[in-house]
Amino acid sequence: MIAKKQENRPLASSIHDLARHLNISIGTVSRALNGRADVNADTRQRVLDAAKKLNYSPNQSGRSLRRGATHSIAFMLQPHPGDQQYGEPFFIPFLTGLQARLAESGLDLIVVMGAPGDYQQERLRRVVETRRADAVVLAWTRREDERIDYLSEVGFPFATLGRSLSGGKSYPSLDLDFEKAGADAVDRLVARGHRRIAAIRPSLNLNFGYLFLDGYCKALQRHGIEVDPGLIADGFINEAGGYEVMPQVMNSKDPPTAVIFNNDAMALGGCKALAEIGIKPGHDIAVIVIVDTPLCRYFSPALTAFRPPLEPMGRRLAEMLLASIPAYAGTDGARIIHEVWPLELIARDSD
Amino acid sequence: MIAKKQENRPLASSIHDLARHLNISIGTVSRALNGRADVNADTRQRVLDAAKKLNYSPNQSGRSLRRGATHSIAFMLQPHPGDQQYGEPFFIPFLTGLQARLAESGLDLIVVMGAPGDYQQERLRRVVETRRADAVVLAWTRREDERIDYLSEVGFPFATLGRSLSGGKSYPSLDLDFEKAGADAVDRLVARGHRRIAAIRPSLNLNFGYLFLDGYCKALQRHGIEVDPGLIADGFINEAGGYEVMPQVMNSKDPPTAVIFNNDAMALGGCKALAEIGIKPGHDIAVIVIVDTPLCRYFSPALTAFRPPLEPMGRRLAEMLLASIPAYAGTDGARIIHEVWPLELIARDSD
DNA sequence: TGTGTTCTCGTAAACGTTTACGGAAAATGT
DNA sequence: ACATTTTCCGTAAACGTTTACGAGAACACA
Repeated sequence: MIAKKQENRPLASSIHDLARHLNISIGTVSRALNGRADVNADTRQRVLDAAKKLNYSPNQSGRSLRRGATHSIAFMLQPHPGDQQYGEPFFIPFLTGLQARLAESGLDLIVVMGAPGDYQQERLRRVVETRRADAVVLAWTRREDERIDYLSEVGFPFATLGRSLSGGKSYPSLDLDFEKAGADAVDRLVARGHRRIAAIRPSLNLNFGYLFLDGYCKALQRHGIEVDPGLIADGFINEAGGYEVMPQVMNSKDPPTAVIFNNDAMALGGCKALAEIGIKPGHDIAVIVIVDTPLCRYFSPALTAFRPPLEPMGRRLAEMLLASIPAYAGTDGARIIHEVWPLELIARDSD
Repeated sequence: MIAKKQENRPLASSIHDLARHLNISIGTVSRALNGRADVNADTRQRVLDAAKKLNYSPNQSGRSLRRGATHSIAFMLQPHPGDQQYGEPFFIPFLTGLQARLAESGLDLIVVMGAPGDYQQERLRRVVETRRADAVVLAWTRREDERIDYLSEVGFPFATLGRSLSGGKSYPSLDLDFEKAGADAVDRLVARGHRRIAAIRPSLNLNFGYLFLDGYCKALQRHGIEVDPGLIADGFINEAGGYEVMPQVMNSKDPPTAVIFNNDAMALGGCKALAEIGIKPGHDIAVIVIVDTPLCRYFSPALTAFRPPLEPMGRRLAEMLLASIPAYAGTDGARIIHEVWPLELIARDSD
């Protein structure tokens, strides 16, 4: 009954309003606004002034329709499966960087969320087919990733946070150096006298789990330590998963004196399981986690972890995505860039 | 050089393709697709089949342009000021609920991020004026909120997470009962023998800070305890703010034996300051925080806190927003709903 | 003066939809 | 058989842009 006032004032004026106000044609107004050459410097100025005065800003739908581009980029955010109450703090700083860079180029960021757990394939199709965005950004890439297959098959522009075996090298990607982090963690633990080092990583076929394990195994072998399958375990990528899988390696005949977690949530669950059998991280066992979150810092004991520069990564991936799209790239055409960034170790009390 | 394949296959077919394929007019196709009455049941079926076969989905820009509605809702997400590395886990489950409900009505959720710290007024104008969304959702409402003033002045539909003095009762809002939480915290502490209870809340004029303080003061008076201004302090809403402001109340001539924090990040900073002067939460001083996050649970000692049902809140606010917009509400017209939800106390080890 | 060039602008079509309008065909009523 | 209603569908305009095309005016050059 109340909210009828939508129409009480024209929120935005159209290009027609400007034309009428200035007594010129809409074509000229559009050209002036878009900075084309074939318009008199004086009339351009008058158009610009009128636009400011009448508070004009172009209708995105009209523009998108005509140009065939939406001027927005979609990020597919998938909430942590199994964690209803509190989700994924990881991506916020990344998104901050992403949107900051996109905004500089006049692009909007659309965050498309899926229900926790579903693999967002349909949602992705919807974004692509309804032309909601000009490109998408994917995260949490799988080793074989059907989203990547789909996008490269239909030729829709995209970039990924994380590598994948799918889709070849045809799209920009930015990833962290999980191999090196895995190796560094092993090096550090070995230097501190550990020989029995467990590795706990997420199931599903999240690609970073493989990369991490590679680095872990290679480093072990470099130190002349045999890889013991009994010390490697996969679990669901949340606290419960870490809790369930921890006993598995602790019950091996020759238990580990150190453990590397490939995920913070799993580390928390693992530590809970350890506490229940009276084993204290940083005292009875060394713990390192590969991707740091605030949780690691505030946990007791504070967990030694590798920290990613998330905000710069967001900026950079946006940059790379833009460079890969001909319409957005400068005159130099499209470039496909791949980068792998190092992780920085933050030494704390758990190892 | 590569990424030229954008055009190798028409990603989506238009309504014209369907019409040509079926040898009927586009008008009929559109009517069939939109479920209008004046189309033969048989032809409708043929249109639907063809749509599925040709993988048709409507172009959003065209539809928006014609209908004057974008079918998307914008959420203005403002990263926590001062916290670059890790942002705002608080909103993720809220967003999950929000988007889930919107998706049920066929609406998209656009998350618009601002740079940390800026008050997003321009960004809001841009969203409104370029017609990127049909409505917006605001969070972290201020006591007097210029965003709300702006939106209600121009008559743009919106809803808020949190109350405000601005804008009257003309928009839907969903808030937590911070007054009751403040009072409950005091009751609990008094029952445990405390009489000197400090309150630390964010500066800026975030409205929940006022509500909390109201509840705190009233409860104190109810117990016959005089409110001591020396035990109340405002700080910047992040860890550093809590760290800086904590000594202020501890140095009062009659220091507190308990402290209530109105924000988790500030609580963390406050506890750090306490640790540095050898005071241990849960042992030497009681600590309660009003809004729980995962950080409270993993902190040592685990912090007693009030937990909001964020995901249901997101769903509900979406529902309320939809009901307030005539175009989306059912036949019953627009209703403006206001709700205040209780916070649940999670007793842990810090009090 | 005549010809060619450059500036500037108006006209109109197009992007993909939705929908008001009217008309032909079919169904119904007398 | 005729009048009336109903059913179904095509036509065309509209939403707000952008842009190809062409035309008129001004200018330069011989």
